[in-house]
Amino acid sequence: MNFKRTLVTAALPYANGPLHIGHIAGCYLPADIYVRYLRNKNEDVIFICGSDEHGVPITIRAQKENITPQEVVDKYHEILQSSFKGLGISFDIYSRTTRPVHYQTAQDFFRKLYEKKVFIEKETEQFYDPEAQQFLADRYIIGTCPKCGYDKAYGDQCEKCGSTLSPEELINPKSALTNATPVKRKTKNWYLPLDKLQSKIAAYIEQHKHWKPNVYGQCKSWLESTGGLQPRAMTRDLNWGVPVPAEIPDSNGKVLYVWFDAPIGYISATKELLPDKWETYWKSKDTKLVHFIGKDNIVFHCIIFPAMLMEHGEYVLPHDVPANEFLNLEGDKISTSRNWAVWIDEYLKEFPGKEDVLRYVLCATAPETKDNDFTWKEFQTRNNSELADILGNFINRVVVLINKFYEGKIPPTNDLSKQDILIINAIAQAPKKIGNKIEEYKFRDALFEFMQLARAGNKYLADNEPWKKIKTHPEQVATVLNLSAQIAANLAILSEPFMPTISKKIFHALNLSPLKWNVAGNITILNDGHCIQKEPLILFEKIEDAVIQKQTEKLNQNKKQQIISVTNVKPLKDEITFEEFEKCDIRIGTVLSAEKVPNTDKLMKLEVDLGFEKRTIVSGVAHCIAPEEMLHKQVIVLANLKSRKIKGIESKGMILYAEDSNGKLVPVSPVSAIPNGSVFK
RNA sequence: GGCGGGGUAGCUCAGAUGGUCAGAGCGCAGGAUUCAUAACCCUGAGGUCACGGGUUCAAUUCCCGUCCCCGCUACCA
Repeated sequence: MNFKRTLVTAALPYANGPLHIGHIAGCYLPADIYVRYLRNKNEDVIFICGSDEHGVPITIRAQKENITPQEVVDKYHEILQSSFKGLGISFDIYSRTTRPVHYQTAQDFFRKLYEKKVFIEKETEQFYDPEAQQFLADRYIIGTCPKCGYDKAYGDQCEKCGSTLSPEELINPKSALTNATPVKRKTKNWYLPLDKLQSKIAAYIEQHKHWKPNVYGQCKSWLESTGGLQPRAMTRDLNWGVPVPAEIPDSNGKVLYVWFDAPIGYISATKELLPDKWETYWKSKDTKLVHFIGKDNIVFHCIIFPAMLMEHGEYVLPHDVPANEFLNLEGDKISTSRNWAVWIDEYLKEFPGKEDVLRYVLCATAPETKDNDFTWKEFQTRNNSELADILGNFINRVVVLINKFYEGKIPPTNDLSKQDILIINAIAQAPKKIGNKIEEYKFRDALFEFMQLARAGNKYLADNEPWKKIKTHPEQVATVLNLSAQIAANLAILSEPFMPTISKKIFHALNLSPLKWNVAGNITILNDGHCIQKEPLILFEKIEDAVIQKQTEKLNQNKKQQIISVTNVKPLKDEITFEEFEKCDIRIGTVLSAEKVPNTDKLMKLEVDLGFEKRTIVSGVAHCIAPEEMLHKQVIVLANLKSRKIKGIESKGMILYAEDSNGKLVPVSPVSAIPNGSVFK
């Protein structure tokens, strides 16, 4: 199929928190590179995004912060928008799902499906808060977890043990709104009968075997899961969201399910952007619709949204859904609640003018085929030894050499050597190589190909040594520096999708106004005698260790704070006297050996040197710490505790550990080494 | 538990319908050089391609099993 235009969407970020590097690497940066490339080629493309502002988590946040849901989304919409802008994510429109145009579009969509009798109506029993007079989302029901006994588990999940729950399972459920005991009440909702649509959806998926393995595999998994697709409610009993159209009977108090309304946000944003032309993009068969998302959104974009579009009947279906995997941070999952993240708004403040460095690093480490890890150390290395040493240095060399030997004027080329021809070929092929990779959504490879041209430039200079030959072979040097300058001009064009600000800077150094992709590949971009800027250009500054250290410290600080704040502090025990404390004989010892006690989960047998004697002590820590980790550590031992047989082993004393609210144990050690047997006082 | 993705050099990742498929970048070591942001350029070390079976003339690549990591399992990219 020959497409005439491309409609690119990036997942609507949820407006209850700021953006972090994971969002960018997973979805927005690849989308932006793709779009910038197409624009650069003068293709017809629009880039759509906006804030997703409905759904239960926003109402919960509002309640927590004691503000209205609208105030929550206003606040985060602002933050999201400015973070995107700061990073140069070039949406044609960044809308939001609380706008009237969206309400109308989403309702029209629903109405159409309703009128076409696509939905099935189903009555179910839901928990209802009689005091607040409203139905309760699973999250709004709190009770005791049947699995771990935690008394503040939510209706959908227990945050302590991580189990997935349903509200029915909770012991002694209460409403989070009023603390009333919820009652079951019947309610009617509209369901999308995915079961009936299964074969249609399967046929659609089968037409898209070219999707990335993770995406295609995930879809197959859904389709082939036991029982196949299930009907899914498209409405909710809630007061925050797009109301179900009022003329539909029993619609009172019901809103559209966020995952029904959010993807329609793509359509309404397009409408807002192009009130007269939006249908060309959404309703022509020759539109290529591409959704950039993270892997957690695959099912919605590959199954549910296409099903909605199919049943509606007027819209194009997604052509590709290049979903990325997840980005980790310093070896750990990025987590908003644990504050384990690099926040974009903070980055932009702390690294002013370095938005392209982050773009480069996130593109180079994007989790395209599997989860990947972002580390500050790598950020530094990529900046220093790739951007600064290879790209920045090359541009700088060219500018300096041309100023030094030719007063800043591009010298003419003369007879071409073999090497000249090779580099000309490299230049000619670069746009195609990079472009092909971008079109295949292989952005890491595309970026690598881009850097290859800068590498080739450095090598070309090193091999030809113009600084030496200027005296002996001036005509050769003229050719070399002309071609080197042409490489720089090509780099200016080719860098634009990845690093738009840097691209502008290179153009400026060469005294060129920005040029389009179709000019790239040429060696006649800069005319003979063209004047470039006089002052040498430092494109990238090196990033010092101290800067990186500050960032990692900040992260660890967050982690520590989080640990402290998350801990449910146990109530203080009754007061004791000093004399009572003195009864405890607490000593320092060193672990000589440690091994797991066979056939137990938790028990570890340790040999501890207390200075005056060696003891065998059994600790219940094997589920938290590996025996090797205990080896040779100094520990604190309650030495005069009555001995006790545990699993047939005589345990003499007790090693002291700190325990957090999750039951994780951490051994406690003296801050600096001290002889074994030392006493506590 | 079910399903999906992945386990390849110190690190981050490519790769193949089975036979030059054992690769790149970074890091490291040595060399060369000075136009350049102590940069660039050259050379080199390093991996029984998670583990165990099987199919085959041949498997890291196909099949089966095991282990480990990640995700989804119905509202955090």
